[in-house]
Amino acid sequence: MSLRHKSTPASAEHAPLQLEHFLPYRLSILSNTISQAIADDYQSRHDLSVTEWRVMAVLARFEGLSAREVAERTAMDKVAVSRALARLVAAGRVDRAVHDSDKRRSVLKLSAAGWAIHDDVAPMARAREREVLAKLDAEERQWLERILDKLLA
Amino acid sequence: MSLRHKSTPASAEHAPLQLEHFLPYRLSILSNTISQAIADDYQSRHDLSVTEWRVMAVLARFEGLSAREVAERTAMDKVAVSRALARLVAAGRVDRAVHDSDKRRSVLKLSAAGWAIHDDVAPMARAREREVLAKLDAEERQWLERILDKLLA
DNA sequence: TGCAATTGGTTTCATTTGTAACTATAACGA
DNA sequence: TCGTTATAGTTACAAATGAAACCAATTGCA
Repeated sequence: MSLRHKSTPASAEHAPLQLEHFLPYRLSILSNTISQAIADDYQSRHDLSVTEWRVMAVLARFEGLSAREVAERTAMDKVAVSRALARLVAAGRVDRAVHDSDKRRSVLKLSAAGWAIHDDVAPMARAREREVLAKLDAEERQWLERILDKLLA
Repeated sequence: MSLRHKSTPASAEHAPLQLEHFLPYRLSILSNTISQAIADDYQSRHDLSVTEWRVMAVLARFEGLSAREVAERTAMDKVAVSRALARLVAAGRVDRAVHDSDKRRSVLKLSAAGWAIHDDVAPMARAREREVLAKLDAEERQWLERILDKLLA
C-alpha cells in the first residue's frame, strides 16, 4: 500500500466538496427556488412558460426588438426564442412585423393582450423579489447589489 | 379614454421590469454561467452529465445514502436521481447494494472508478469557485456568505 | 454586377426532462 | 394477521430542449 496511513478517512484521502458551502451549488439552489416561485404564480394563471415570460418581459421593456436581440437580452438561445415567439404570436400576445430595410428581421412588440398579461404578472414578480429581499437588512441588500454587479461584470 | 393622460409613456403606464436590476434574473444568469463553466470542465473529459456529477459529489461526501436521500441533498427530483444512478451504476462508477433491513432502499457508494473521477473533477470545481470569488475582496466574500446563509435558511 | 460568405430565423431530429402510473416492500391499525 | 396506506424506486409517455441542417435575405468584395 501507499505511504498514506491505512486509517486516513475518506474525506482526507479524497477531499469531497462540501456542497453546503460550495458557492455554485448554493447559487443554483437559490436561483431555482426563486424562479420557480415566480413561475408558479403565472404558469397556471396564464398558461405561460418561463421562456415565454422572459421574452415578454424583455419586449415590455424594449419595444421593437428583433428575435436575435431578444435572445441576447434574455441570455436564451435563438431556437428557444423562436419557439417562444411562435407560441406568443399564435396566442395573440405578441405582434410580429417585418423590418423595413431588412426583410429577414422581425420587429416585435407586445399586443394589448400581451400587455394585459404583463401588467398582471410583473407586480407578482416584483412582490416575490421583495419577499426574498425582506430576509435581508438594508446593509445586506446594498452589499448584495454591489457583489452581483461585480460578479456579473 | 381613461383619466390617464394620452401621452404617458409605456414605461409609466405599464412599469416593465428592469431585468438588469431584477434579482431573480441576475441570480439566474450568474448561476447558469458558473455551473456551465464547471460542467464544461468535466463533461467531455469524463462523459458525465451535470446531474450525474451532483449525485457523485453528494455520494463522495455522504457514503451509503439511499436514492431518496441523494435526491434530498441535491435538490433534484427522484426520477432524475434514479436515471443518473442507472447510468452511473452501469458505468461502474457507483456501487449499489440493498439495505439490510429494508429491501426497498439502496445503499450507494462511489466505486474506485467513481472516486478516481471525483478526485479529478473536485479540484477543478474548486478552482472555478476560486476564480469567481477572486473577483471579490475579503469583505465582500464575507458578506456574500452571510447573505446566502440568510437567503437559503 | 454577380457570387461567396454572413446573418436572421425556422425546422428537424435526437436527447433530456417532467409527470403520472406502476411494482415491490414496509408500516400501521382494526 | 389481514387489509389499507405509505414509501423507495423504476418505467412509460409527453413535453421541453439543444445541435445541426436548412431557407431566405443581406453584405462584401472581386
